[in-house]
Amino acid sequence: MAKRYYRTETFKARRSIGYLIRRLNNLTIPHAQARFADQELSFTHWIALMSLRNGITHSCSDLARHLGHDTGATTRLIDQLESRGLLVRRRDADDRRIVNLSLTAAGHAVATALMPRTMEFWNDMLEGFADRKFKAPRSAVLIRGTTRV
Amino acid sequence: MAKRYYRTETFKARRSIGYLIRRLNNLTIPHAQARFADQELSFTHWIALMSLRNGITHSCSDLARHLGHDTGATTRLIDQLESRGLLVRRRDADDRRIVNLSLTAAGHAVATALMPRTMEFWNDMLEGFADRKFKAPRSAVLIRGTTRV
DNA sequence: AAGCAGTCTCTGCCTCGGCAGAGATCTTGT
DNA sequence: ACAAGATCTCTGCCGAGGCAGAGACTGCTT
Repeated sequence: MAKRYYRTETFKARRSIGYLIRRLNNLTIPHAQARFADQELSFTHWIALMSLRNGITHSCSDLARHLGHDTGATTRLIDQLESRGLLVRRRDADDRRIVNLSLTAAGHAVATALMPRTMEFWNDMLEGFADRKFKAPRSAVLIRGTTRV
Repeated sequence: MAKRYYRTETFKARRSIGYLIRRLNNLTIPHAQARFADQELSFTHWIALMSLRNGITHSCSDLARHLGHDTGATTRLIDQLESRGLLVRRRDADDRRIVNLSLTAAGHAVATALMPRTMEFWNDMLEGFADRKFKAPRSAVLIRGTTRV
């Protein structure tokens, strides 16, 4: 039998975990993407390259699971990276349904070169927290530089 | 001078806050949307109705800020709700740039009727946590019922 | 051996949301 | 009074990602 953390009578949207998750996303991911705006690659592209670089993923469906996308979208993502010469597709010899992905030297170089951007981004984001020793206010500012909740 | 929580030499993607935020989103929001699949309204539609119902927002730009969307997308969202007869637009008398939004009786009823769905959803999601007294594993299962990381 | 279910990749179609520009209106400064 | 800037809404255009279906392949069952 389920606990009832939320009830319709007492529900306050802005205190709910759903609202906070959504907000957390809205306040971070777009900023991260913005740091890639001058690049011919998107933030998502970079994540894909990194997961290949680190051996976390090896195929299209792997990557789809990792990114939380469907395989159709992922196929197209891989198309873009392949056409830029950052990775190569190679049909698996043992299981011929699978297309193995591997970074080219260029892909490896790009992935590595863009790492500092993301490090800086998250360090900037988290900067305000340590100063306040994680004494987060109830539901107010989650991330530095936000407007009012 | 910024603290350096993350460094390129030690960065582990799956331990990073960015990865976890993204994952938290991917594992919750789509499930919430699924609970509205049988409805002629989307989860986002419902959130818009609720924020009007509770007086959190009153105009298009209000709503855009609340949802974290741009005003263009929000205009179209409002179009859809208006054409379904769930809200009405009325030009503000004092500031004629503004279009005030207000729920119709039908809109109010729909918003209220759909509340239990969302309550149940979050209660279901959180159920596993209390059992474990919030002893979350390092980076593994964040939400009940997920596949492996 | 043959069928059947499951997996993997790819494609076409569609919706959602971001971006940029336009027109109307308000506010502020001179 | 008037210009300049800001704000609000709306539109057209575009890319990203979800969904459904197809074709190729694997592995299990009978």
